[in-house]
Amino acid sequence: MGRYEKNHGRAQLKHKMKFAQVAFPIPEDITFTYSIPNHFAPIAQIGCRVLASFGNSVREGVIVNLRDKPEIENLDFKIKAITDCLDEKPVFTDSILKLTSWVSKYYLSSWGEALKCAAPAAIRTKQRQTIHLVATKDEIEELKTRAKLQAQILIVLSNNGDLTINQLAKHVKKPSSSLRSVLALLQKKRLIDIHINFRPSSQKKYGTFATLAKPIPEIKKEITSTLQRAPKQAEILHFLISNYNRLPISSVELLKTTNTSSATLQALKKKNLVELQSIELTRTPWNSKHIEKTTPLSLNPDQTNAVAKIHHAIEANLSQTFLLHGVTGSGKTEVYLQIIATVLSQKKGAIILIPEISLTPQTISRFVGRFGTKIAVLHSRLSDGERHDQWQKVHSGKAPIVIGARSAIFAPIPSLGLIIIDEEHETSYKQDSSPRYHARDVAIQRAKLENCIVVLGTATPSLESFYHAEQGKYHLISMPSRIGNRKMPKVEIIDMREELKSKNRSIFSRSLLSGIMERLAKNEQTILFLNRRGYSSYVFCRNCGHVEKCEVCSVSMTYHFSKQRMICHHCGSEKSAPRSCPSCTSENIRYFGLGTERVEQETLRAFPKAKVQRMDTDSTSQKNAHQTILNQFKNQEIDILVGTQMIAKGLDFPNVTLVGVIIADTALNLPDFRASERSFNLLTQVAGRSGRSNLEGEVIVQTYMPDHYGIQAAKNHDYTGFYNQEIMFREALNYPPFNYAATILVRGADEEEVINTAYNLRNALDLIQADRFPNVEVRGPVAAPLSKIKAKYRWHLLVKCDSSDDLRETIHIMNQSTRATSKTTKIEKIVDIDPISML
DNA sequence: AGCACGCCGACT
DNA sequence: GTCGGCGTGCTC
Repeated sequence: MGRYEKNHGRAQLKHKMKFAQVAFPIPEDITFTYSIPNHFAPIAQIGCRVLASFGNSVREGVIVNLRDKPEIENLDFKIKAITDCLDEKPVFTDSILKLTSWVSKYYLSSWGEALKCAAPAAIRTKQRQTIHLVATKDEIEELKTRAKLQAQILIVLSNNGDLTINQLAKHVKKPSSSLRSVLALLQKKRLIDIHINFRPSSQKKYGTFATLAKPIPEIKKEITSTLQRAPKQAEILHFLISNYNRLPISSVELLKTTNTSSATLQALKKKNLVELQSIELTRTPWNSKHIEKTTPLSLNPDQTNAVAKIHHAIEANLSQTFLLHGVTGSGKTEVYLQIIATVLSQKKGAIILIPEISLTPQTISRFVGRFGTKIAVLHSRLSDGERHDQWQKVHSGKAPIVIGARSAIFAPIPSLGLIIIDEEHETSYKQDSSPRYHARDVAIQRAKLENCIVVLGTATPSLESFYHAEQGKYHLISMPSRIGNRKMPKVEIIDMREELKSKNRSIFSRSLLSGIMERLAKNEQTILFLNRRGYSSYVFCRNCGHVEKCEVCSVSMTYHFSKQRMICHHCGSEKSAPRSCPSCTSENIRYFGLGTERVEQETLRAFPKAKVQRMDTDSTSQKNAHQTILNQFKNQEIDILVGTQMIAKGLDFPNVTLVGVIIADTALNLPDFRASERSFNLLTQVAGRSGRSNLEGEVIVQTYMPDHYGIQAAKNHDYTGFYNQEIMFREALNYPPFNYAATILVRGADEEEVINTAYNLRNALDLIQADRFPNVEVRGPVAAPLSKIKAKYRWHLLVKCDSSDDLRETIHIMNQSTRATSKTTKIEKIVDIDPISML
């Protein structure tokens, strides 16, 4: 008896039902328990994506935990089984699961949402609904008289078989959105079925590759005998023979270089001289043909020191954060390249984050030139197919180096040794939708989890990072000199008030004019920078004071000359440019404030013979415009480049010897505690575009606030001076990095409801503060500086605290206690931990 | 997030 | 009398 029972028991144990806890991308941070059918048991591991019936649809989620029995004993619901397991091998590694879990807790989102961020869209499945006819002919006939659309849909289905909603919409000539309710009705009446199919959002790509089907001597014999009168075929064979060591060769390349057609190749296949095979391709988002291989450059003493320090930390397997503070042109990239090489030699991988705006082919080629196929690139402009392939390349371990924008911080590198955050201070590292994470802070967390090195590189460290370095939390490495001992450009500050006094009403100061003139004479190039697009930033009636404002946003509209229209830079809405005041019909209406379009025009007027090009989002909307302009500039087909932020960062053109900042104080007066920091950063970055070769550089900064410490520090290339001044203000006003902050934005179409909700949140916070967290300080609510965007009013609160945990706990409790109130009234509540913008 | 359930106004 | 608007609450 015992024996049988024992065996039976063992067998049961082996096939014992397993349960999975699944996280879905929903706002609530909870997991759901599903049973795992036996046939999925071997592959349904932690980190696999699964499909499971959730609510009333089948949705994609991630297994975050396995257990032998459901967590809860007294179930008041039936546990469902997983519908499908999408991965044979988990796509989320243990460390990515831990990291995303941390992200969800720190930024108060759900685990599912954080996981969704970590997996690029291209490896996710796409849902496709197909509509299947169930109704009989009689039922359709019966409907014809009273429900025409319903009958029409059923008839279309009976004629065409199963269709997707979009296909159906085309047949009945209605927008697919309008069909949803009708289809739901038909489904309810059981006249149709709606099937949900899942398919991967991108397919594998295959290419044809050719090899020789016979040994070379035999082929050669063939060429001289049977192929005498088939020169094209012989040519292909010759090519294959001379490239024997890299066979199989892509048929595309083969046909292109031999200038033959596929028919010729097919003929060779028929004669059994060439063998064609289909091989899975990895789509490469860069053109490797134009990338030159580079070798490590010799380093200057600063660089040597930086590499040595980081190298040592890597060798010693430490987990440390370095702040690499190197002035513009100090050669940070070469340092990156050499420490990546160190990590590679340790059989480990690296992630390099670069701001989206700087992820240009030039940047990528610098890394590809050194490390070739070991690199994968991940950013938003990849096609689905490219992203899929790049991600697989990382996941499979074929690419130990990842270059990418913010979300690449979640790249599944099997053994991570190094994370580099280039331009650490850049605001684009903060995601502006949930989870609102900062890639730099996620990187530091990831480094803790995976015991690796973080290098934050920048010419203008964020106040937080430099403070942490001062406090000893990060290791500071300075590179105060430019490579080749080039001088920092000379910066001249021009007080535009003085220009006015001297009756100069032009947008150019006399210095800037003569500076440009000099460069034109010497055939050197000039960059003119202004951080605002368009022609005039506002239109004002001198008679009644009316300002043209956007109807759905609280901002004045910008006049765009090329379109001859007024455009709102926040919502993109347009209207015609007024000739007379829309309010009082007076013709005394004036266009004020300037943007890049105006600068371009004034430049052309002042220098009619110069080749001037403007570069901003308006002039680079076409697909390759960005690249084309930069190439022209590089080839010196452009004398003067006028542009916004876009030209402030990372560009490296040796012939640029003058940078003119048209107005430096546009961002200086914004109601944001980081306004000075941002202006200083921007000025320093722009100034860094000048004098990057042996030619000495000059920068002319025009301003109405010449005495502002941000501008003065930029003039003297004095980061420390700026930091010391700014950090004092932060401390006095108790702003980060001296404590932790969060903003809560309340947004909605009804201003009164927005205000009410905001005050309710304040009350809730006050209660929690009084009850548990005396160290929490709540400010507001007040109308946000941008008080209305896209017809939604915006009010916000600021919460500060000396403890990050207490701050987040306070808001977490507030979220729970006020959940109902905010969801009822279409009022959105957006919590931003460690906000970077207060607008 | 989606999606259904449920309760109140304008209509064949 | 019903259709359908949106507020409310749940999803293993």
